Formats: sequence, structure tokens, C-alpha cells
Amino acid sequence: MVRTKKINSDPLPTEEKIKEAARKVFLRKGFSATRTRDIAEEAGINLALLNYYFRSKQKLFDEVMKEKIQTLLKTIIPVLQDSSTSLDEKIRLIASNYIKVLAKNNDLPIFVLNELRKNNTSFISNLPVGKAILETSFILQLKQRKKNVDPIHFMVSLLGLIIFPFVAKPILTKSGMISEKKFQSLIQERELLIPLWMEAILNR
Amino acid sequence: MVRTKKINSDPLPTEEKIKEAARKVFLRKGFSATRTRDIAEEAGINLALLNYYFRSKQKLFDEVMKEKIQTLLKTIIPVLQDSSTSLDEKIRLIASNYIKVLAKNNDLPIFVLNELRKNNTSFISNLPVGKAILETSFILQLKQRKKNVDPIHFMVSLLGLIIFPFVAKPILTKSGMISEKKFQSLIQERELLIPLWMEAILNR
DNA sequence: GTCTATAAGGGGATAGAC
DNA sequence: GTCTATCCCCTTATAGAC
Repeated sequence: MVRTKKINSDPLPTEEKIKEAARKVFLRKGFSATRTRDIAEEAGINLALLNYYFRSKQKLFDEVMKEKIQTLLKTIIPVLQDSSTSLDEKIRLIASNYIKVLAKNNDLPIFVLNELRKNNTSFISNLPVGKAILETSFILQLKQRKKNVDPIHFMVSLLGLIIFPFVAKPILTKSGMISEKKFQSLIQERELLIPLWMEAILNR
Repeated sequence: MVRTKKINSDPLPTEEKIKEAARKVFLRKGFSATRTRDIAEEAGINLALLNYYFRSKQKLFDEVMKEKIQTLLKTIIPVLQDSSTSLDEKIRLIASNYIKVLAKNNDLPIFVLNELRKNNTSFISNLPVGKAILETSFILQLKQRKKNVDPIHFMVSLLGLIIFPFVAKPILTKSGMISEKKFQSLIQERELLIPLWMEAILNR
């Protein structure tokens, strides 16, 4: 392998083309509003091939959904667990990592949260991820730092400050409150601001 | 008119029964996943009546959607505009009003935000509500209080702290992190906590 | 105003040729 | 593996009786 940069000489294999198209269409429209024909067209293949590779719309959706949940979890869980970093560092890392991921994928949070709400999927309820988070290094450090701070409140607030702008983006931009460009600079600024705000809350 | 309290002696008129059913089903499942049959069944009427009163699924949806957006705006805009209240009071009122409304209607924010995102609806873009908010008493008081605080950041953060728990509720409860009961007490606590946190951010 | 019956079309999935 | 053609159910909406 000598090539330093991959030119588009070998197009994606069909299965990956379909999955890539599915990511795009499902994220934009959600499960119910998406037609398998939309995905096939986006992928530049025939509708029959979708069923050949993935058997059904639901199975294809499940694969995309699982992947997206993993993306969200992998962004935060390793940071929460790492006992070698300080609490302040963890807060900075979470803000920084999430904003980097979401800046490239604005729709990710609202898509995942809304689809989880609508379907009684077992994506989450199978993994005991919720309780696991309550026993991470992050929570322990939080309890040591300040006894009267409820770790759940603190974590929900931190994630809210990071994620909410992306969830509210449709209303912020469509109402004319801010432009697309202003939105992008806004969330970049928050990468620095959120840790300062969380610090202020802790020192209250 | 002597009756001081309306007993449920006269059931709702058909049109209102349909609308009430539509509110319930659309909010739970979103536009695309909702079948008009679901609404008719929920309302206890025949499917044809739905079209008789509302002409189409889309028109019925639009009425519900418009109503829900109004609910969200009416909760905050009068508070922002009232120049007779202090900044601190406004913050307390916004937190208090929103939490009261959303405690009875957990799905409201994610429903509205997600449907606005998916459809290129003109619900919002017609009203120049975004820019109007930037000229309210609230924003002026904020600028006076602290010059280096960006009002947009502050407002997005305030709303994020209030609304995000409701948006994240599916993942919080389904992941086993907190129970339904714990969730309800959590958001009640935030009615007091959020104003304190915003104060800490302002005094940073 | 309210119902039953049905038209008309959309959309997921498959059969079968190549 | 990939395509075209098609099946068939589901869903919205309407026609028309009462």
C-alpha cells in the first residue's frame, strides 16, 4: 500500500452504499416517513437489492440505529470511566468530544432520542448502561467534590447544555433567530464556555 | 348560568373529540407513524367523520401542531416582554412556567422540535418570532447586567436546562438510569435549582 | 351528521430472468 | 449479484345510503 490518500477509484461495495444511504435518509426523515424506495434511489441501486442485503426495512433501520447509539455512548462512557483524569478535565473532554461529533452530525441527538421514544425498541433496555454510568469515576469524583450536588442533576445539566442547541436548531434557525453560520460559531464557542459554567455551578 | 363547575354531563362535540384524539396520537407517534384509523378509534368515531370535519390528515395535523407551538411560545414570550419584572424574576418564572406545562406533557418538546425538523413547515418561518425575542425586556436586562454575556448563549442554556430532561427522558428511563417516579421528582427539583445555577453563571 | 363500502394509490417485499 | 415486473396489503380519502 503506497497510496497516501484514497482516491475514489474503488466505489463502495453495494452493501455499504445501501447502508450509507440509509444513514442519510433515516436520519433526515425518521423511520416511518422513510420509504425504502428513497434509500434505494439515494444509494443508486435497485429496490430489490435492499431486501437482498438486509431482508427488511426494519432490519436495516435497526442496524443504523444501533450504530448511532453506539456513537453517542462511545463519545462519553470512556471519559466517565477513566480514573486517571480530573473532574475538570472530564467535563472539558465531554464537551469537546460531543461538540466535535455533533458539529458534523447535527441531527444525531434528536433522531436517536425521538426514535427511542416512539418505538419500544430494546436497543437501550437490554444494556444496563444507565446504572453503569452511576458508578463511574466521574460520579465518584463529583460526590467527593461536593456532597450536596446530585450527580444526576449535574450530568443531565452538562449534557443538556451540550446537546440542547442541536435539538433546538430547527426552531432557532427557522424562526430567524440565528443564521446557519451563526449557529455553527455558537456551538464552537460553547466548547469553551460550558466547562466554565459547570465550574461556576459547582462552586456555587 | 348558575353552574359553578361543569360536570361531564355533556360529552364533547364530535369535532373536539377528534381533535383531542389527534393530539394524543400525533404526540405519541408523530405525523408519519400515525394512521387516521388510530385517531378515529381513539376518538370513538368513524374514520369518515375525520375527513368530514378536517378534510385531511395533514390539515388535522397542522391544527394540532399550530396549537402546540402556541403553547410553547405563550409560556415564555409574555415573561420575556414584561418590563415590570426583574431579570431574576423572569428566570424563575420561565423555569416555573415551563416545568409546570411540561410536567403534564412530557412529550411536547421533542414532538414539536422533531416535526419542525422533518417537515419544511411554515409554522415558524412565517412569524418573525426569532428576531422579536432578541429585542425583549429580558435581553435588554441581560445586556445591562453583564456586558460580556451573549444573550443567545444565555437563553439557549436556560431553555436547555429546563427542556433537555424531557427530551432525554426516553433514554434516562429506558436505560434504567432513573425510574419514572424519580424523573418526576427530578424535574420538580429543577424548578428551584435552575434559577440558582443561572445566577451562578451570571456571577461567574 | 354519521355510518358502510369502496375507490385509488402508496409502499414493503418477492419472483424469476439474466 | 442485480435487475424488472408484480404481488398484495395497508392507508387515505370519498361516494352514497340513512
